[in-house]
Amino acid sequence: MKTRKPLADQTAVHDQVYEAIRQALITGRIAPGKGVSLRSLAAELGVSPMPVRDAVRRLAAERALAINPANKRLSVPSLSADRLEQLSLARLWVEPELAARAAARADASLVRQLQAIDADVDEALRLGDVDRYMTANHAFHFAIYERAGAEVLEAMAGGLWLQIGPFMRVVFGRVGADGLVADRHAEAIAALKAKDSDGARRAIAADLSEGMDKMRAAVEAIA
Amino acid sequence: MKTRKPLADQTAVHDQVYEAIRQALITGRIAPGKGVSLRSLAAELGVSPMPVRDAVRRLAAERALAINPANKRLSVPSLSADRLEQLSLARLWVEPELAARAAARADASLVRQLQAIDADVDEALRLGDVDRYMTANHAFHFAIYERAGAEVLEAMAGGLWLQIGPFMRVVFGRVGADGLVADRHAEAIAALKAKDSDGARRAIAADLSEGMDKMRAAVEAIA
DNA sequence: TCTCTTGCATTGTGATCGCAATTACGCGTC
DNA sequence: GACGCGTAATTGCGATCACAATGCAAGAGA
Repeated sequence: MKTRKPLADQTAVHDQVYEAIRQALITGRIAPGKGVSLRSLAAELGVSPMPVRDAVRRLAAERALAINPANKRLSVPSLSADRLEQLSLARLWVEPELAARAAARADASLVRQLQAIDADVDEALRLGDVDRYMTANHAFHFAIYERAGAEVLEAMAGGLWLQIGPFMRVVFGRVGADGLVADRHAEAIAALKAKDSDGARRAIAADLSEGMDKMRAAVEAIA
Repeated sequence: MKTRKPLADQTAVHDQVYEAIRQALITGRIAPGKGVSLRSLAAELGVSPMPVRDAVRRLAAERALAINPANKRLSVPSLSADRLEQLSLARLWVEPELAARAAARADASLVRQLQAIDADVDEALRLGDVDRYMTANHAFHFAIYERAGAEVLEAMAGGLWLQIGPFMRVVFGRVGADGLVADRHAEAIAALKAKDSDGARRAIAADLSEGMDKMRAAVEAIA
């Protein structure tokens, strides 16, 4: 296969691959525990194994993919109760902090954007479209976090979502999307609108708390 | 150059390269802002550019190396006041938490190990051996954190050190090693010995706090 | 002397190949 | 029918090559 790339290209192939796998993980399209291989991913995406290797290294560094130290073989890490507890704790620290910072910098256009995304979230819930819900929910949170203007903390939050993502889908599969979400999003939007940092912090903390509690229950049920 | 590798090897080359660069960064042997290249690193380490690429991707994912999005060229990120503030905050959350967990699981052998490392830290300070101090101080903290048995949080802490490491050396170069350290290590050891989680948390928090304050002052002085 | 241009060296990226090791599979035997 | 063993296929790793793009520096022109 001769894929010539005479491109004055914007985005490198390995970045596209990274993003593709990342999306697949965040929305849980790849099941936890499932093994993957460089060549299989490469074939699936129609590229050579090389950029896949690069992307996979990044994801492994972010602990979104696990590498069996004996085999050197790849798999999507499964979520133990212990891991979940640590990830919950970390999320409950960073994400409310980001929300609080975002509140201080919020404006009308952000509020409008969030309302639009939240409408999409609700629509996805109504339709029971899990893929769409996962994507929209992620978009909602990170539209807020991005506004915080805190690069380092935002990256931490991104890493944590990446690690939890694959498992959220499993939980949804069990409890069904509708039962899962009490609407803290509206609360968060209101706080941002009022530039109420503490309110935003509480709203996001509550949102996460509830979600993680349900995940904990699901994990225990499975184990 | 034909470097044949007929290995039934334990550690892959790219891991060794990763560890080499990581150590260089943590101990600050590579100056912040300095540009590096795959081929130069490869030549320096006597390997092909390939495993260096892998290692660099990992480090970039951990934000220990920056990639200029236009150039795609590598550099050691320089530390802005803003970045430092976020990293301080994050460290002040994770590391005391790890210390508290470690205290609950501490035993006599850990205490002995820490005393030995701390003696090395003091020795390095006495001799003014910056490299040795950086290494020993890192070893001290992570001997504790490792004991916490919290994989995820420990990895977070590791990533944060990696991001701050290059700059600590700069600070040392300015203020001199001796003026920098009030000895909170002894305090931490005592708390661990007594399995006093809160005490360990406070000791580590104080240790970090002081260190980061001095770094903040140094950053402002430079800028 | 300054500036612009041209040419060369260096850089990251991706493809392809070979190697060693592990895994998977099928055949033969009990 | 079940178990072992040997072969084939798959996998990750590393080297090398080709290529486009960028950076750098030297030289030409004003």
